[in-house]
Amino acid sequence: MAGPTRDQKLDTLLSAAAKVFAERGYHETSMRDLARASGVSLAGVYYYVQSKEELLYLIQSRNFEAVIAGMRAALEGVTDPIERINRFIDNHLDYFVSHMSEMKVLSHEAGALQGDYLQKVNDMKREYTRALMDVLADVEREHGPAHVNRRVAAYSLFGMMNWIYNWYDPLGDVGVELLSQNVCHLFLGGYVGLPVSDATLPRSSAG
Amino acid sequence: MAGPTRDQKLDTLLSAAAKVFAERGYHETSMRDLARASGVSLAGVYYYVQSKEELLYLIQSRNFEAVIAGMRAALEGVTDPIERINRFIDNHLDYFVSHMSEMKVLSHEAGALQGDYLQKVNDMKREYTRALMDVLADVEREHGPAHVNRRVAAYSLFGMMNWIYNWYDPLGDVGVELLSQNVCHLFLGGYVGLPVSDATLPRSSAG
DNA sequence: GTTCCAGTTGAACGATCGTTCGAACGCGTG
DNA sequence: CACGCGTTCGAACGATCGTTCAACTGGAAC
Repeated sequence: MAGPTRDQKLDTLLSAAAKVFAERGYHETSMRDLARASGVSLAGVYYYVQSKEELLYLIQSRNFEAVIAGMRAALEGVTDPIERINRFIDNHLDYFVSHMSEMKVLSHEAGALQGDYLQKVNDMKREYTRALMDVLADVEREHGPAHVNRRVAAYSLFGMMNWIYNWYDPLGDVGVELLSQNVCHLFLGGYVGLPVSDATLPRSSAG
Repeated sequence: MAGPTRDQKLDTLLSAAAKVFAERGYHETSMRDLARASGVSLAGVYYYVQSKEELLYLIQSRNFEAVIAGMRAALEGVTDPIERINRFIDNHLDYFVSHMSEMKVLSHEAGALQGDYLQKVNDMKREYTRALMDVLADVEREHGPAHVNRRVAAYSLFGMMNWIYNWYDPLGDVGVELLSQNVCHLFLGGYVGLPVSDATLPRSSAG
């Protein structure tokens, strides 16, 4: 059997780097730390990556792309605005919880990138934010004017969801399903003002 | 008239440091940057502060103390749980918006401290979180069981509020009052399930 | 005038940083 | 065996980091 592909080794490196970046922070982590964590020499890291910043960029962009792709798939064919929001939140939190290190790096090290790297990630951020704002506009079109400014609502939701790396323990007594249900309740209850019943939260685990 | 007190010069140093830390990040900022920003020599900084980490600790602890003190004062004598939550959120956002740099440093550089410094800030964090959880328990005692897990609700609210340094512009078209009102609406509407009317949001600017 | 001390400084310390480079490796192909 | 090539490495580069220290200032106290 053949050894690991070059792409596979890069993935391994990115995964190890994400874990160390998440624990110690991007700037506190040295390339020597990454070499040690991924089992190659210091110079060996530079065979797969041009710079430390590219390493951070690859972690951020690849995972952000995955989040956006998952969001598009989750929303495809779904017309009910409330259900679209549910799916948006579901997709975000599911991916976040199952890729904690990478998503913490994406959320927390946003300001560490510069130049083209920063711009490309910011473009994705704009696209993703726009997608949420569009769904919120749909909700308002169907359920009347919201009680909360749309932009404030959008960033508050992002705040709720992206803050979880500060407290959430995937192995704790709060499962991902409960977390996602609660965030949906919290956001929809406050945004559309509806006492969101379980019936309006048709979740995969429901029934 | 006498020149500035030693404490005043320390305050100036802390203020300048908070601004630079907020813009560039704690680890990306060098002591030489801080010296330049505060108008003293590199060695001069060390006359007021023992280390770079103590500088960060002083910024975090002093402002956190102020937030907690403001919270205590805002809640004093107020018995209605909904109103207590309103005041909790008000105090947090008011202080956050009017001390953006310091609060970004407090929120974003939480993991940069170590040892005793870290423990002391974590103690404050625990106390502050406990205070919010107690108010949430009061709400549930008065308005029946909540629709959302209390711990998830608490950290979601912190997420909403602490995330604002990523997007909120104090000089933009969304004022602090609107921001605070919206966050109250968003949180209370989702947590207690009430269609929170303006009447139940007795704000200082109301009337 | 002399002493004293809080305040400030330039210059230097050792350590560590991201990155580079030439050499060596393992291995399939002639 | 010899060759080429993708992969890995030890060693070193210059730069920058946080911190220290002896020396200097200027004004109050005697």
